[in-house]
Amino acid sequence: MTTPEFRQEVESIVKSIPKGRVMTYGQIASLAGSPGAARIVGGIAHFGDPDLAWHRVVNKQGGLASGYPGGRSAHKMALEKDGVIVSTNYKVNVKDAIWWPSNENH
DNA sequence: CGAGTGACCGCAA
DNA sequence: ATTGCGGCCACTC
Repeated sequence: MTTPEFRQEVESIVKSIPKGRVMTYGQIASLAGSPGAARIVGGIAHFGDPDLAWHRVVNKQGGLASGYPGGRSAHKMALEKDGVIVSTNYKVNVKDAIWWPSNENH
């Protein structure tokens, strides 16, 4: 079976993202066991379970994804609806909104 | 079944 | 500061 544990890990991590916080693709990929497979996270995000909060996932720059259904505006609205502050340029404050499980106290 | 693509990241010049 | 390239795994056609 070659269980795609990578995707399972990614989904589990995305489900573990608390409300009002966001994570980066690279961080999720690293936690999933493959640092550098950030692209895969994006690929899973596009065809993964819609029940997950992919809108809480942003890139390392804190910028919103470009392939989000509805565009960045919908993504921005979804984040603000969760309590995440998004800049006018569709970017979240990496120093305040990004959630780091290994260093959440920053 | 085979090949290509993808919502990214990091480094080098 | 910007631009260009390679790399990873899973999913779709």
